[in-house]
Amino acid sequence: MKKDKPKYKMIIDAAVVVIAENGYHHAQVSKIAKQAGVADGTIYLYFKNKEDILISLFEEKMGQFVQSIRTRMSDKTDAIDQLKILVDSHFNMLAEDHHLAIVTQLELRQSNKDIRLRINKVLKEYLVLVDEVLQNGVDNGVLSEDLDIRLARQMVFGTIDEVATSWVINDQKYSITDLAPGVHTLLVKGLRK
Amino acid sequence: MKKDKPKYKMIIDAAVVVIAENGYHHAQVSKIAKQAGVADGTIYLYFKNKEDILISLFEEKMGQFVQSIRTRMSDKTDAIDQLKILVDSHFNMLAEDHHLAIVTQLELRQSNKDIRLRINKVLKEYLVLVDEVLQNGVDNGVLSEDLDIRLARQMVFGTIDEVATSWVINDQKYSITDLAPGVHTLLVKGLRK
Amino acid sequence: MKKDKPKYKMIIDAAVVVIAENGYHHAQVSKIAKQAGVADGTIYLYFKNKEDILISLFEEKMGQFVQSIRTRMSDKTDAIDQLKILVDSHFNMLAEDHHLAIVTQLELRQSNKDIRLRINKVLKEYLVLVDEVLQNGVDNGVLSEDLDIRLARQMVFGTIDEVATSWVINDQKYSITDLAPGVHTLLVKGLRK
Amino acid sequence: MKKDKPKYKMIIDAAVVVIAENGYHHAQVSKIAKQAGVADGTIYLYFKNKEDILISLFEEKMGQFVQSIRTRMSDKTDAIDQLKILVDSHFNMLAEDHHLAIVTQLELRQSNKDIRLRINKVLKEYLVLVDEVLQNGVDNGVLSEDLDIRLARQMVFGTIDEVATSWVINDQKYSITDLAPGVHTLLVKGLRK
DNA sequence: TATGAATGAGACTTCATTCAT
DNA sequence: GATGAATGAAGTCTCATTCAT
Repeated sequence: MKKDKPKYKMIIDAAVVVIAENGYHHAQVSKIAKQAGVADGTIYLYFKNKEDILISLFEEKMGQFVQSIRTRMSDKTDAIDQLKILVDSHFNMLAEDHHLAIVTQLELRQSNKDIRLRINKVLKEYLVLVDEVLQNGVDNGVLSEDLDIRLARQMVFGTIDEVATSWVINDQKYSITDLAPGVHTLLVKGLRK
Repeated sequence: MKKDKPKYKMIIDAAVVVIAENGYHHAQVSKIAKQAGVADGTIYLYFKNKEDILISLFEEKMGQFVQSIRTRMSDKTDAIDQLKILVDSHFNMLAEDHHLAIVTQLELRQSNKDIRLRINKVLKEYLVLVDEVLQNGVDNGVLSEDLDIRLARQMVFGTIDEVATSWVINDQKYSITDLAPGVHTLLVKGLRK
Repeated sequence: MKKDKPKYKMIIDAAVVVIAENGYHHAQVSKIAKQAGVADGTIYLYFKNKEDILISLFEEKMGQFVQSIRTRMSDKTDAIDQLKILVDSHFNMLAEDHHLAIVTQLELRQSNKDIRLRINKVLKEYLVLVDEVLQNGVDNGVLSEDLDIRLARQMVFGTIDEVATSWVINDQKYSITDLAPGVHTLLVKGLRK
Repeated sequence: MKKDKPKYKMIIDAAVVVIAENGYHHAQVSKIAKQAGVADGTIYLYFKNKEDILISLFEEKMGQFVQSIRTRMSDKTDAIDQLKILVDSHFNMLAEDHHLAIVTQLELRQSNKDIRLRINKVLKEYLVLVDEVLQNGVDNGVLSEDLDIRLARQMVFGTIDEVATSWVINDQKYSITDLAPGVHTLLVKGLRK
């Protein structure tokens, strides 16, 4: 499996750094290769093309992110608590890797429609997780019984994403993790019974 | 004033159509010129360069949008009512021009940093408007007195934007204007005292 | 006759100023028109095309220059004296119109081969004049009887032109007219019997 | 070192041919690439941009020219002899490569100010060499003790350059090398004590 | 596996010239 | 005669991808 070879991860990590530091449109394959310490051609032994690097990057980073949230949620049954873990985890992930934060919140959004559609597929897992939490809340009578799950999920994700993007645009000047309680409170108030 | 000449608007409208139909990266100046029914060179009598078309497009469309919301809000004093107008107007604007919806929600976000910075300046006016509404609500005791205006604004804008983007990504299959009441209710519940 | 109409001369003078101040490659027809105080299209009522402006410019300025030297030479019979007038006049002409000096010594030389060939035709009158002076000197025994007139003319013109060009390149910092006696002495020594 | 790779020289030689045959303004990069037998993009592996080709062309050809004159002069101490080598070498170089003669005497002079400034830097080495020869002549009492070195150098260079340019304009119809003795004699007579 | 030199398609912009008014 | 808005051809350079070594 190519994904397990060390160079696969090296190239993805190099891509994160190069995109974060140079911006999406100046992240040439040759720069990523140089950062990864391999030849340009080597990239193509591990990735089909440049798009494939970006999509893999997102899959790799986002995939493990959803997994880790699920794990941390596993001992909570209350939707409110689960939502807290969700917000905390999301902000923590961004705070832990500033380069990745820039890449996911700003740079990757400049990619073309095709890539964004593929990225959205990965994102879907995250949105499904949000839906599950919300449905759980409704089922257990914690959240409004007449909650429109889809709208509610768009509020949850839209809010978290907008808070995150603003934080990155403002050069990550303040602590985003400190904002988690406030965001959680605000969301819960809107969703609660 | 160039902005008042008919060709200025013709070119901007042509740009909206071409970008929506071909995607940002395949919207060549020559295509825009053809769509507008003018020669390539004519574009440059009205715009400094290609970037200038995109920025002007956003300024032209978004600028009048903020103005029109302010006008429609003018006889409302209640923040809840004002928020209703905001959500309604935002969704209406997108629903009225499907091409424009694609351009603002998807395509223009692929532009480079310079353009996005200029676009953000225009967007700022919108965010200031949201802040004013929220502050008004707090001052008049309609909204939570301990509301964090910045977070609240990010929830309002993040939610509206996410709902809009999802609608566009799903090919505008359903009526976005029908979602306005639900979104408004959800937001107000989270913000209210 | 178009050449006698005031706008004809206005456009040529405007061209000299615009080329001197902006450089040959940035001297657009529209700039020349603006400087001349006429519309772009008006240029084409007096000149066939842009090349025609440049060639006419040279003809106009250089033609009257050769005439004026001939006039001033008319009472001299000695080739040495005539050469003195030639050098003096040439340098004086350049010193009197700094814009014209830049145009003839630097900018017009960037024109393409076709224009330069046409310019050379005008220049030929000047070279014929030099030839006449030299031939006169040889005939009257003032200059070497075995002088190769063509080579001698190339030395005379080449030297004067190089001195002039160096002066312009050095921003006309020093007085070029002060150099006339030295140049004359140097040339005469090489040519004299 | 890029300059030592075969393609570097191939591209420069191709540029000489293309510029000589098509003229400066019709020497597109694609033509040069085709003549050199490489892809357009390959040009940019060896040169920063089109200007860089032209400047490198001049540096490469002119640089080695000054070196070769210095070498050939090394066993001469008499300024008169040195001047003979200078004139001979200069004309020989032009006679040996008709394409290069066209490029240096006519086409490269159409380049814009930036390129000409860079070219002049290379030319300066040549002028310094002339100055050294002249100063040597004055110091050793061979040339006039009151010689204005700058004027004298301008005469030497201006004459050689004008003879060369005339020869190229006249389609190199006659032998320029045959003119060397006459030019040398003429110059020396003007400079000698 | 790994390399990296070579490829070549594709688009923005300028500006001389025209022509309807 | 005079205007000036409109035209449209044409060329440099980038960078993802390949393939001989």
